[in-house]
Amino acid sequence: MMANPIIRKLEQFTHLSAADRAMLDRAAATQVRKFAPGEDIIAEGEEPREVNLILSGWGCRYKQLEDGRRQIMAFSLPGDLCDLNIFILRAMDHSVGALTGLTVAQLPRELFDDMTIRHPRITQALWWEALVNAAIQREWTVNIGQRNALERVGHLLCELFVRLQPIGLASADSCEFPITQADLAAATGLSVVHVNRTLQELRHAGLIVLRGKHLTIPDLAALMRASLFNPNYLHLDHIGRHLDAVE
Amino acid sequence: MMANPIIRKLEQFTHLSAADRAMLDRAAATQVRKFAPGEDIIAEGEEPREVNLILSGWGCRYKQLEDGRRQIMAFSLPGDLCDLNIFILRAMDHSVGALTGLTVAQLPRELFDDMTIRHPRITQALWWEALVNAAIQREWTVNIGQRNALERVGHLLCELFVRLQPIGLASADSCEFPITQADLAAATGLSVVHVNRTLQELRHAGLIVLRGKHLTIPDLAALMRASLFNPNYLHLDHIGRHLDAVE
DNA sequence: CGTCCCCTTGAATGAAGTCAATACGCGTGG
DNA sequence: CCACGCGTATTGACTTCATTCAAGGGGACG
Repeated sequence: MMANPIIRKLEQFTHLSAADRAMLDRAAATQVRKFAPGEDIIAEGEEPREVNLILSGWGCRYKQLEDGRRQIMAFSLPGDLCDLNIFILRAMDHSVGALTGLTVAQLPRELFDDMTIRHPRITQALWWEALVNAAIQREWTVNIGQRNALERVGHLLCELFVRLQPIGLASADSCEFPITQADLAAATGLSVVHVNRTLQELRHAGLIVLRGKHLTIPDLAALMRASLFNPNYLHLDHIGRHLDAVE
Repeated sequence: MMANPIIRKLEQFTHLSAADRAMLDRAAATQVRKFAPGEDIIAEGEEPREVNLILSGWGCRYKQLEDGRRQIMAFSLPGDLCDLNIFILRAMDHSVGALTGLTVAQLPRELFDDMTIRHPRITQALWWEALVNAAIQREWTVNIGQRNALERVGHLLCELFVRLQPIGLASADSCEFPITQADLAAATGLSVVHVNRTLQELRHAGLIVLRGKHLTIPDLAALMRASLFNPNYLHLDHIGRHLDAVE
């Protein structure tokens, strides 16, 4: 198995000690569950009892309106946590579902409490993660509100690609891309048909190669330019900035 | 002056002790600054040095794309905090600006650290606030991604109204509404012209009365229905749920 | 070899945007 | 007190981007 994705992810922000890493490895080994594509990890209205950590596969946060319209609000990639709110809020105001086959570690509350007390560096890295997630959510608002179809889809591809790299799921210019055009449509607020046409436009412009669940971005800088993508909101400029003094 | 809005706001979630309230009153009295409409409280790229607490007036978080397109990502109302990220992230990835005349208390870091240590109840209430803000941001994604113009504007009006009530800025069926149609357009991702037409549609349907910076919603339930508004994401069902056992 | 899901394509429709002119409201200063 | 000016709101005519509807194609899997 690949290196624990949450470790790779948090180490973007800080350098973890051996004890921190051991703790996270232990966490990732408890209560592993699998979900099939389309299954819900947790549904709107439910009260989560543990924190879910994605180990492999892609999931999403989504809401479904009464009349069936469906919006994906966030993609959950390996190393992502869901339901951090269980400590404070009561019921889920949205659902989390599996887009691909998914492996999830379900961390009991106590393990989390323990972590907060004994591993302040992890705690701070989780804060960083939460703030970055909020920033991503804001950027989605801009993306859907202001950008046209081409920019919107391009922007999303850039974001996913940049998020996949640090967790070891993307090479210099390509990655697995296991979701459907319907998923992209639900995430961008476009129709499936128009996402299809937009992808073709991106292909014909030479900005992407997307075939059979595999995405290549020959010139990331060009795609970023075409999509008005500015990675500042992912706050990746932090390595070694915090907590490094002490080991 | 009106009761400290942050106290009213946090007391939606928990009951604060006298000491907690005194602390928040002290905080709101330090370093008060005023901003004129259109001024930035803090701009994208800057590194905030203190936490801004809105005492009166309406502000917004926004991003401006290179080509001038502008998206408002959140409204900041009295009692709201900006820049909670200063402890972790480096630079602002968006701007916060004043939509009306604005009074802001600038809380130094130390005061915050002090609060975290000595007032756990406030700390937890601030966690709640942060999680609710994240939920609002997610709902905006749904709003802009899936709803049509009428639902979008209606939904936003519902949200603002429901947020204004607990801080004492709305009566049973009306509130001051000091922002322009251009602001509504920037928040909903619609054009000004279309917002104008949509407001008229809402008016003709008898769902709102909006004139001269004053909004009346004769039948909130009806507006909610028309806008597919479900208040669950504001997590207002918490009064007395937490930390109440101890005084 | 059939079925299901996903992708693709074309044609018609529609919601919202753009452009441009006009009207209103309010504060300032003559 | 009225005229001017500026920002905001309103209206109409036209355009456009994206949706909808509908049909066909391709690949994986039982």
